[in-house]
Amino acid sequence: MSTVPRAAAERAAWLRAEIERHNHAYYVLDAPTIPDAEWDALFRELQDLEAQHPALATADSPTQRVGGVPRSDLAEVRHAVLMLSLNNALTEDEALAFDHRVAEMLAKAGRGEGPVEYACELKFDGLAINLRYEDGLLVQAATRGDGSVGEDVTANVRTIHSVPLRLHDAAPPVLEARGEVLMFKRDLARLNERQRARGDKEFANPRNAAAGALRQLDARITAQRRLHFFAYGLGELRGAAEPATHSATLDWLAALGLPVCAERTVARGSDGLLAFYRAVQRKRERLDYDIDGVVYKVDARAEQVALGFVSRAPRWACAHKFPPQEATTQVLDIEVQVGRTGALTPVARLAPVAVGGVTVTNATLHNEDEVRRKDVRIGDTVIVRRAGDVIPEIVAVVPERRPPDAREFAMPSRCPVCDSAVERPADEAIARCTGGLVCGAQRKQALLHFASRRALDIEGLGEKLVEQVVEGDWVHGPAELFSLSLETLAGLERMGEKSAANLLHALDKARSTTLERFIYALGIRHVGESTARDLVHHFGSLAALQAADEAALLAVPDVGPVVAASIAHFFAEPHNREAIEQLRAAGVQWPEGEGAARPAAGRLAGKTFVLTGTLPTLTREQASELILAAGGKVSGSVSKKTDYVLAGDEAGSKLEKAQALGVAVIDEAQFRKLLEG
DNA sequence: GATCCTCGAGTTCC
DNA sequence: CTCGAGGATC
Repeated sequence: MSTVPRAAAERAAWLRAEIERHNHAYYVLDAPTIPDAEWDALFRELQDLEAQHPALATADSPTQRVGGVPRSDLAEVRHAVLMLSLNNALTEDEALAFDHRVAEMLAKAGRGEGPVEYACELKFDGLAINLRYEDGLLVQAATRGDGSVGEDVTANVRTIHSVPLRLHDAAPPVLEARGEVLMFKRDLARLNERQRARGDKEFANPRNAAAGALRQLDARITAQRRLHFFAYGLGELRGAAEPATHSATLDWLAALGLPVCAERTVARGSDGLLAFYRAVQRKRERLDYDIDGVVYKVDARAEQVALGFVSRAPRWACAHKFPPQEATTQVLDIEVQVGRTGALTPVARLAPVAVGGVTVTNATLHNEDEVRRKDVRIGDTVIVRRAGDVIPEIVAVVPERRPPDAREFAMPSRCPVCDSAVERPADEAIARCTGGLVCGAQRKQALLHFASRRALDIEGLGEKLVEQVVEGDWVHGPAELFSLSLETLAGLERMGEKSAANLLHALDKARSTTLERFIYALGIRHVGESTARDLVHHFGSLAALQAADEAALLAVPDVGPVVAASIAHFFAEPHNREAIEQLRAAGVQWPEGEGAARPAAGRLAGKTFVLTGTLPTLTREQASELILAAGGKVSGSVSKKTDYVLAGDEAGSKLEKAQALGVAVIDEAQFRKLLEG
């Protein structure tokens, strides 16, 4: 055996220590100490040294995290100490009952007065795992399996950077750490990007991705899917005394170099438990990993022993779960909806299911390609999630539960409402009904758009009412809304005289509007609020806009050939010109001559803002108006060009993006200071 | 021609 | 909120 030069051995040892120190800072403490490139350089140097002198490649070397050869199957591992499951509390009452039971049993066992102390932690939505360290060295990692026998995933777990291959000093001869392997949401996003690029199937959620990665036979694949680990308890322990409380045990594990989640506390009594539960629930969305609840554990070891076990679950611990944000349900049908522009949108009708506190029965599938991509069929069982807190989304189908008679969705070739031909340009994702205003659905949607809050804002004119006046042949275009009589309205379903009078009043109010709103209300394709505003600034009057040809329209900022053609085409249609005349005859009016000149030199001139979250005293609309009045711009998405992100409570992904791009984030108070100068 | 930035449009539930 | 696509920019 060749001897290794002493200098090389020393250099290798130094590199190993250095890399592990940076790894710990990066993966566990979440506080990187050196740039990635420098880390790479250290790592490569160590790899080279070990290649030259194989004797240096020790089992705990950081280079051993990546690699390993494919294995044929996963070996079985018998756990030295059973891996138990926890009892679940699904409601607050059940959580209260847990505390009550514990307090009562402890009182009988002779415990003194006062509320019981609990260690409170997160319940991670990942995979439970047991890490065995002997003399401080990681020797084995195993899944929970059935609790007594699990699978050996040592090679895979070695690739997880936050799992120390060697514990810090003073590790006992045998220590088993229990915890959860999970994938961070941002790492899942990155993984799915790669999957998409390669045309592979995307993972529905971090848990599935983590499970897949951990059970890979080829650890090199695991290494590419960045996993994370949080320790939350002990298995077998030899040669050291267990700390007197669970919270102290966690502190100890952290001191040994194991990652322990910082979102934990010690709470007293049921009030403390529920306060923790609620605090975590509020924070949940902002965490970078999925959790499905919290865990309460009686903190004092002695009290745990006194309480003991019932069958396979400890009496001293309990998981308090959140209402599920994801659920499975069945696709009863896939129907097609017709939008204002004739867009045909497939919508899945679902068997009602509770997700995140509401009952979901519908979920959009956006377009034909999306249906194909997710391969959703009628009769399928699907996973449903409430994305961004509100809108339900079909995440994936459960392929094992597809019935043999599941039907594929086909986009109809004729409009389901008016039977006109359906067209889908080769380069577009959306199929459209060609019926135009002949189509009842498009007529209704056009009226709803006309009456909507950001257009003419006709209060009380909702879906049901539009349905009735269109079906009843009372109204064919927007102008006819203004000639509806009290008698007609009062005769409709669910309309008394009072509601009818209110609606007439609302219509009257809507007659006085602004040119921007009016143009937006017309519902010209590609002309939304923003473009309507640009058009008004440029042309100043409706007459000037109507007279403009395509070339003149192209001179407007942010108007290109497609938008210009759409506008010119709209005003060239005689029935559109007629409709505008009728609206003016019905008394719709706006102050003329405004808008062409605007206060370009406000305090916020040239500044772009993005709003997110709920502000303490202003609504978003009010904040937008203030910004516009001061010469600033409001945009919907954060980019490098954004000057400020005005963030309130419960700010979402935009805040994260702002932080990632280094865009200034301000609150309402700072915003007011900006306004005042 | 590619890439980034916006805007428009569609959607769910209470 | 998310996706698709139009417009601007390099």
